Amino acid sequence: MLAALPRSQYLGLLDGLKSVALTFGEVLYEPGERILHVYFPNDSLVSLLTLVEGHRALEVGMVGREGMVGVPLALGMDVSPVRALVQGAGVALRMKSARFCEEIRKSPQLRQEVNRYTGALMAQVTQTAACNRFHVVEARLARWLLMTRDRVRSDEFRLTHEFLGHMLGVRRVGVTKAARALQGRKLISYSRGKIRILNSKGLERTSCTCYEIVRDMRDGVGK
Amino acid sequence: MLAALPRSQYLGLLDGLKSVALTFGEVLYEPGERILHVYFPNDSLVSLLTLVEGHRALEVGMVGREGMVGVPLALGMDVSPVRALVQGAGVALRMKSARFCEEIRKSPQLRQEVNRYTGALMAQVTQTAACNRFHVVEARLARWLLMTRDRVRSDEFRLTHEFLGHMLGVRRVGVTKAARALQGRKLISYSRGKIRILNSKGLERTSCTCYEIVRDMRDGVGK
DNA sequence: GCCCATCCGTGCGCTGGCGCACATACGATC
DNA sequence: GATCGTATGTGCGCCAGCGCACGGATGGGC
Repeated sequence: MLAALPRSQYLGLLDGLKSVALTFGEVLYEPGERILHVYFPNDSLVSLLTLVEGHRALEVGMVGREGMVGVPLALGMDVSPVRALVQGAGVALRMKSARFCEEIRKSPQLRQEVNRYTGALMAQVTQTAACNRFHVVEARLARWLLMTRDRVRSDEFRLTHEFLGHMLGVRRVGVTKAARALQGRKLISYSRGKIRILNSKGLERTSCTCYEIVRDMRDGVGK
Repeated sequence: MLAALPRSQYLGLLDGLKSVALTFGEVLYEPGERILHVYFPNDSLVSLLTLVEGHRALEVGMVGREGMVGVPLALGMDVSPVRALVQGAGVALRMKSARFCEEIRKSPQLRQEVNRYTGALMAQVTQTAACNRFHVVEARLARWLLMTRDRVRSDEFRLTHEFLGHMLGVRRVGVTKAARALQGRKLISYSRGKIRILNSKGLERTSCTCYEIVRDMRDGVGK
């Protein structure tokens, strides 16, 4: 995301940015907690989850290098409404909240980039909401795998059915059943937490159109 | 929402604002269409709906006098990702998109107000997403009625079960069943499109906690 | 005072997902 | 290479919501 800024702007930010390693399962924010830093994922991947008591988590957004974690801060809120969970380990650039707020005041270009991303994220959340309401687990799982692949740029990643259940808001067993169906059609293969996409075209056909809609929104909004 | 601005700012906006009557069922935006105006509801009420082909509409947000319709514009998007449907007839102040973009550049206070509301809306959408996924129709209906009441400031309003189905993303019959249950417990009464809330405390107990969460978020964010 | 459009009530069979519980299978570790 | 924790497979009864279809009621208009 920062790459979209004019070079001079980017250089000005550099001394406020610290490169940090995000590890799988790390929680960057909990709902209701103050936001201390914002993150610009490089090759890492962060999930935004809502928590409703008595239910498992539900993913409402996914942030990779195209975006940032901590959008609410740019909107003048200092607490996060969601849990931000590192779902793909990797590197991110981190900035202190105060510094970020200052930069955003000083730089209209940064402001604009953040705004554009906020809009895209909002649209993603909206689409995901409808998807979670209407589509069956198998289609949603397919969509989720494709979205993840797009962001980590790899056909293989490590996640258990249990974990996926918390993304899709369903039971582990529901994931197992859907995953088995996909495996049966040779679209994916998996074993003990390692998932590999075998046939992404086929997956796209199985997934709901939400996949393309979200992808095109993001691309439309300029990287 | 505009009322939160300093008086001088507000006066500066006045000549760009036109008071318009919104009629029930009027569509302000369709998904993918250009946003021509933004609206600041006064006593009117606007629903934001996602459309997924093959399914009925699903409400993701509700805008009353506390907010505005057309947030994406402030984020640099000129098309709406949602349908904006007038759900409660009444008056709103309207401004042309170009003028709004200009004003927002000129006035940091307006910018800030809009940002704050954007954050609140985002949180609302997020919460609604989880609610729509996890909670049963009866609880969601209760929540919806309460939220509507808070915005129109009246215990009675006109809407059919069919219409409510499109808000909650369920069949008309599903609404009928839930509404009947609520009526049986003397929480509401209704007949031919006229709904009246009889016992709002009781409704709150039936509704999911999402109601309070969304309400408190909004109040927390000033106004 | 009748008619008709609209709104509401009910029934039926079906399916996806739920909670719960237990059976297998792999792999790291000692 | 036996052990144990974690990951995956399967089964069962249950229920909310679905699509479809039709019957009943109410009120506005002529």
